[in-house]
Amino acid sequence: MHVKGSLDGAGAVQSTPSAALQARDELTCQVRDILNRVGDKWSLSVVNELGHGSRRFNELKRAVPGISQRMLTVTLRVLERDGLVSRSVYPEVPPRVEYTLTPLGSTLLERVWGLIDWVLEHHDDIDEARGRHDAGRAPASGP
Amino acid sequence: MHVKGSLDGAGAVQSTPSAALQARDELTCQVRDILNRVGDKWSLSVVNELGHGSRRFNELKRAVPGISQRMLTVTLRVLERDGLVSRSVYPEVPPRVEYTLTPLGSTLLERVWGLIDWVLEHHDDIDEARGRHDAGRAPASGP
DNA sequence: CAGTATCCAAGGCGATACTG
DNA sequence: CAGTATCGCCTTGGATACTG
Repeated sequence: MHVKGSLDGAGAVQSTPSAALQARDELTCQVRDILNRVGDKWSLSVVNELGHGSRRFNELKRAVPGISQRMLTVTLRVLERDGLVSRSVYPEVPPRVEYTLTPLGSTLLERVWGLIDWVLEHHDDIDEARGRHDAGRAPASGP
Repeated sequence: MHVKGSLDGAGAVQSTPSAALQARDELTCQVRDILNRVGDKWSLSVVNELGHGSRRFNELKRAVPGISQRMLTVTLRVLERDGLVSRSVYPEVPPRVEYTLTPLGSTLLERVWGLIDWVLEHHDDIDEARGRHDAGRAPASGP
């Protein structure tokens, strides 16, 4: 079910214009909120890795090259807070902690794949556009 | 066409493992790059507004409450560089500049709507999860 | 009208060191 | 193993002033 115009309140309730505007702003914030969650430097890599099954802390650290211990912790805490990832502690020694994608997290990952498909289909176009722009707007047919 | 495992190189070429890892990292970067583009503070609002037709600079500024002149300029320049938005200058006085979503930008907006739908469907779940987390992990049935 | 230039504050993130 | 704590750089973005 698509709700194409919803971001600016088209098709929304017919109360005062300011109420419609406020609803738009709220929705915009929610959407941007989620986009930032999934668009920040590490969440996507972590969620994607967890998309293949449960992982321990250091497994994730190895699977996501370049991530710092601090950022892995922070990223996992945020994902856990939002209910996208669950954390299970097994009180053994040495301690074992497993992170797992929740059903909610899986549904989000599904949607993100839609964007991944788009990137695969169009990142050539973007590269080309950037090249043209950076080269001083030379048209495609130019010298 | 979905390519679910592609972010970590599953189903990719069977060269050296390091080559597969490198390809994974590259794809991850590209995807995160696009997600950041669309997930930053203002791009989504601007793109969505342009989804309804061409707009002039100050029309956009009014249509996106709270955006500063600087950030509108920066956002539009980045979107233009990526070929998602086109800029047309009409050398009149007073000067007139129109911004329009390109076909490429429209296809991206389509995919973003997929995420918007997800947000509409699940932001209650996220709010609930946050509430539980912030309240000290009280279970759903507990007092 | 449609920008550009400059300054400044807040937050993101990496590096490093320490702990149960 | 699985973190927490602290420091400090760098980027992001708002406010303000100036321009063609």
